[in-house]
Amino acid sequence: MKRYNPSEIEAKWQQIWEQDGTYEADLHDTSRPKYYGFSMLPGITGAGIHIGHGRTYQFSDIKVRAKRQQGYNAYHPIGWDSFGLPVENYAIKVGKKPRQAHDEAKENFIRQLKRLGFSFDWSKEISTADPAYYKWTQWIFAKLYEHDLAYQKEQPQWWCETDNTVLANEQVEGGKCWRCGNEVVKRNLKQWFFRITAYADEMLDATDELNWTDMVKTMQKNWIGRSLGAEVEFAVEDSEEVITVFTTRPDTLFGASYVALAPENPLVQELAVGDQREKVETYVQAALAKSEVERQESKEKTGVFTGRYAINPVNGAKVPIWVADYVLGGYGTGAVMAVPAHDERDYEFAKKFDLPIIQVVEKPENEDDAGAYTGEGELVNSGRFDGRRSALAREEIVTWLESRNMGRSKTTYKMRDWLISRQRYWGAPIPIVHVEGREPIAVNEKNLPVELPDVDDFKPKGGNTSVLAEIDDWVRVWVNVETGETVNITESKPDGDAWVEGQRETDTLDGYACSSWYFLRYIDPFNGEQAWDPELAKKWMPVDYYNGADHAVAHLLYSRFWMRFFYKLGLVPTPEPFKRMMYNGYIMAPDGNKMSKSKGNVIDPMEIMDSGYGADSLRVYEMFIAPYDMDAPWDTRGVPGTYRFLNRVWNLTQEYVAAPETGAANDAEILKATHATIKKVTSDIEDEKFNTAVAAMMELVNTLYKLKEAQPIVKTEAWTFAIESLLQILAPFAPHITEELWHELGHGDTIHRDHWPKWDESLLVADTMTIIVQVNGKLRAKLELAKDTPAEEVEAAALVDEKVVQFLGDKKPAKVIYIPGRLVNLVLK
RNA sequence: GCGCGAGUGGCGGAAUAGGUAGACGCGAGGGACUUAAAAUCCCUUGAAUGAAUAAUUCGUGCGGGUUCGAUUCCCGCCUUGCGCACCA
Repeated sequence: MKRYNPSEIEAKWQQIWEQDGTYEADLHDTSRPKYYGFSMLPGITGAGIHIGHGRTYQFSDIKVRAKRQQGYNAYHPIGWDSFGLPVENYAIKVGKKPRQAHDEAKENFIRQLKRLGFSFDWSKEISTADPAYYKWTQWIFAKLYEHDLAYQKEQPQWWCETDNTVLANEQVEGGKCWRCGNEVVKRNLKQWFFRITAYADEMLDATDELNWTDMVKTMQKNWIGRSLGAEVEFAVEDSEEVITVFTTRPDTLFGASYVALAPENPLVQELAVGDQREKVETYVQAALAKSEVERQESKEKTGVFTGRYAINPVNGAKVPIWVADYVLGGYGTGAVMAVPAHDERDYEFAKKFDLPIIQVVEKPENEDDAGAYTGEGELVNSGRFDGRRSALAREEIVTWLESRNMGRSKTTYKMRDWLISRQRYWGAPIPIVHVEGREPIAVNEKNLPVELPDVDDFKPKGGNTSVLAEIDDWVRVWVNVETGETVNITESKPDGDAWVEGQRETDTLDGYACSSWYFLRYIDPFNGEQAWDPELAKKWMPVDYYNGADHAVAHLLYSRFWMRFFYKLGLVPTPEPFKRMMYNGYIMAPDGNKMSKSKGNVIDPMEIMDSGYGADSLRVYEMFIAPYDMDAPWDTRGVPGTYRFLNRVWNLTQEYVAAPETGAANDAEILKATHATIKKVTSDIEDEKFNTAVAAMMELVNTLYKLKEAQPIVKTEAWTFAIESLLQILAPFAPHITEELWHELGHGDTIHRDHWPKWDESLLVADTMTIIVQVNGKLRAKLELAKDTPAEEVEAAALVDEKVVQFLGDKKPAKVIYIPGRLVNLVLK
């Protein structure tokens, strides 16, 4: 009997699959339903993949493999997130140019991914740093600019002094840079933005409908952070100035006892007067000098009175104007009306600085008196609004303000526009030419891509520009101010008044921009005429299944935003890119921590595979270890377990191959177990319950072993069906061993296309039922009865059961509960 | 602080329209085969009492509640993971 030797058969089949194009999808084939699934494209940073990454790609691999076997035109693409900070930093670390560093590291990635046996369509591989790809990233930029969704703005931006670049809000995590983890600072810079806030409402409203991991949906919603409220204008006493505040509680307006401005608010400088002026300036200086992290670390309220007063529009009350750093410059209007009685922060502030606390909403009686009451209730001390419910009064007060032009309802978002320019070399150049005295000019499509020039020293110098600014020949360019066409400055100037000398934008696009549309390029990867063919998009979009373990906010928001934009242009058939998006859990190191190279606790999949277990055992264990979305610690002893399981499958099949052609076998039981397992595994894969799918297959194998002990294997139809079905449902998990055994059974084609077993529901219906008999809710007996036994007979049978009688004694049950087909509960008083 | 999860044997985890708790695997113990070991196969394995593979009791983070019956539903806590965090 042949022994299971993974390293031999895995290498063999990987080579054959590649030769035969087993996993290549015909993107133009319309004869079958499509299935489009993949995991987030890998970013290459040199370390190679660890056990957790491998698992991430396996989820989509299994989903797509199953569909491919079920007859779908299934596409599992692969590509590289090649542009951006991570790759550039990696290049700096290894002392090579980014493209070279990337390409070399990529070889290692490819070797690892291939070794794991993923069913990627390698013939359609893409890279975001390929000019044929970023040409279209630039084209999208130009389209956004044309539709006023890309713009330049000067304002204080997050800046990382380690990575020498600005960062988007989404890339600042707790005041620290997403790449290097160092604290970020603010720099005042003119930067490019995408107007993602224009889609805030649409995206928020659509989020609930998405069939995504709930956690990710929640994170998206929180990030967008919609607040319904109002803007209210407070006139400044003895001044023309007006302070506009944003509030979600206009119903508490009568309780406003001061107005607070953020230190960044420009009005602060104008309002501070007299002997307060110096104090205010000192305070503002100190606040602005502090890093954002420092400002947030201490919740202790600080502030300074400006010496000026504002007028509450509802009652004409004179309230002091303060400067306080708990008011954020970048949110709302940078000014708030403070209602200490009904806002915890205002309450703390008022307590500290001894400002009035005016209650305007009745508290419920059981509410304890300390602190601010932030709930709803009847209004008091609120003039003509007294007695109204706070929730209703919100609208009424806003209406009242609107009629006097002193306020209006307003929706505010936490999400800001997406900052996409980077002062770094390794990215797609922003396709813009600047000409003195004109709006920025988008480079004409026919001159795209604006290629990233090769430079010797690409490392950032810390200034406000990328190193591209130093390449004079590249920056200076002839541009047609009407068409956006460009000609290299070293050529002679074209004829015509529209041609002038301009200067290229020297910032590059954030890597996130490049990865915000790759799922569309996958479906038309070699198109030289357009970014993708809208007809193909109609066929392939949306993505049926998308998996990731990172980028729960930024990447997904950006992709959704762009997709909605493309939808409006008629380039894609749906506004949402990902029909189903799942966020898988992490595999933790055996020490319970996240795997990381610095901790030295990384498990290398290659080592496990090369130690003789092979890819299939590793793959099966990766699925078996834990449910999809839960973190689980790696246990090195798990792989031998799944290896044993695959060995049992191997040996069982070998026995079948050697078995006699004729004879008797326990066919009915074999068929029943097999059909039940097919059903279970098929639906488990559909529901992404891969761990229980593996368990079900193990159970089937255990059952078949028991059956063959009782009666040796014969090549009956039942045994043939059992063995072939087992291999087919196991194939997405363990593609190599199943392919090998499939061929050993005499099949000439691959198991991985168009082979999925069907189950017969009628075989699964039992003709008897097991009735659980409980006495006072505790299991006391089991009855095996005919399926359609009437209720009275079931109850009667329960009452005379030997064990039940023991428990009942001479008492009669006070109550008998019968759940048809399941259980009888006899209740004693 | 707020939001979203999760807490079940020695370990990873099964099972929730409320109805046999602990599937499957790891680990552990025992046995078969073998000169021996590995591999393989078979059996046992939640805890307590018990000679028992007789029986009973306890048992799904803690405290209550609803119910004939709660791992599942409700209320109040504790622990822990992730995200956000002075967002007015």
